[in-house]
Amino acid sequence: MVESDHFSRTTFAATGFMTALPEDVHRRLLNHGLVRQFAKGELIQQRGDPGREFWHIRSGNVQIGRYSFDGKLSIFAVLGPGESFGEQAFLGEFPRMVDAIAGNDVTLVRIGEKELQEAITSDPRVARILLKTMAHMVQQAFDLVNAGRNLSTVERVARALLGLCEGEGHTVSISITQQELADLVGVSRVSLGKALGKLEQSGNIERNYGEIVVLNPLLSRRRHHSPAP
Amino acid sequence: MVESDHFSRTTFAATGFMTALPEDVHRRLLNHGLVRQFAKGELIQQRGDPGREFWHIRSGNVQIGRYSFDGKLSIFAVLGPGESFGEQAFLGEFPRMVDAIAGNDVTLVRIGEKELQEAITSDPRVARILLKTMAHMVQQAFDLVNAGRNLSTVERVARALLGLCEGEGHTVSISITQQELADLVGVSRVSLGKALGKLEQSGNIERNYGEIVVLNPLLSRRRHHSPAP
DNA sequence: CATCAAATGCTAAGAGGTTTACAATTGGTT
DNA sequence: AACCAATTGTAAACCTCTTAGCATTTGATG
Repeated sequence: MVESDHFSRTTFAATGFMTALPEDVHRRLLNHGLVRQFAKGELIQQRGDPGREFWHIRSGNVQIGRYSFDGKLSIFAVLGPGESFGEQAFLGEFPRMVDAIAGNDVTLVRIGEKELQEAITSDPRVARILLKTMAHMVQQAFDLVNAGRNLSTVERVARALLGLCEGEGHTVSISITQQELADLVGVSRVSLGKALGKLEQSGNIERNYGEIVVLNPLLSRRRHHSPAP
Repeated sequence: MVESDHFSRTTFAATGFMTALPEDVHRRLLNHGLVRQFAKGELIQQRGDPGREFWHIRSGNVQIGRYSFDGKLSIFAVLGPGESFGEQAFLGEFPRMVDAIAGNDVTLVRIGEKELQEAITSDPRVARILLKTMAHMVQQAFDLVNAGRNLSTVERVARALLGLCEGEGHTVSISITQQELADLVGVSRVSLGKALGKLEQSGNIERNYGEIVVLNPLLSRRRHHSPAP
């Protein structure tokens, strides 16, 4: 009955492995990195790409997901500053398995596969930390599958919102369109609208143009950990 | 447009990491292991357990999933001989996050956390292989989320069946009840029944008591890799 | 300030899944 | 052979989501 809440607070992806690294390794990786900017909406990496470098987010946020063949987007995670993505392709030795889109204007640090390989071989702790991070990702993915099967849309929307406001403050404003949130939750915009309506009526959120205000994230978060039987 | 199909053929979980290990490491782990039997339906590990050993399947199959608080079971994977489970808790340093149930009478080899830790530190290739395996698991989990959002029930049932007959032969008989398959796909038994009916009508399967016969797994598998636009 | 594209609110029709209930079948057991 | 529990087949009511369409609001731009 207890949900996984060990690591990251983002919607998914425990990709805080960079911050968990030993100081010197962390610095070395970032120092060798190339800083690069992407404009809102730009495609940072595409499914099928052979590339194996990975990215550290300095500012902005990045949507991780997949465009299906008919153009529909399914977002698995929204990553923020300090988090990283793209290690999977290197570690798994396969091409990119997800698309990454700039959620707004972002500044990234590009880290080459050689540097990561070096970090892994130079310090055994690095592999250990990576393994730990990946284990968390797998569990969060299970949570996601489970949520999709067992929770109502309203509950899933609530979860997604709580994941997006990183646990802070009494009132958090999230800058996101309803379409984006719908893609993240995995429902149509109409259904999302209804769900948001209910959450608003029960006093948990407020809807504005391109923005959603979450009123008591801490309270709601706690409530959601022990659902009524 | 290409699905992940690099590693395992089971419904999920690329947990073939044992077979990918160097010969000597593989043998050493299994030699130190304690052999143990479980009867059909027995609970091998339970969510929340603090244990950190892991299990190698010698014969039979094991269902990996979660019982929700209201008693519903959601199966994420069905693992078979040669595969393993339970490493996650050790690697992630958290309690068990899933339940494991004996799908039929199974023989397992129990491997202690010390042995695994030893294997990791003794040979750098082990960590590398683990990382690769975990990366594959994450991607398969994404596939699962994506399938739940974008595919019809019939398609998901077809996938699950193909995953269960490990790619072999012209005709594979799967020993599974409709309820179990429904738990695996994440739908009700009624919906599963309808889906099976359609698959039967189109000549892909035959339904028997406690068994489903998949007629041309190889053909269907290929067809499913390049869906029509 | 006028205009326009993006975003939101809303409705109605349709499809598909769930629940509940009950009948029919199967395979093992006494 | 008779019986029983497990499994499967089916039907109907109900509910939720999707699609498609259109009106309205908002914020930016010229």
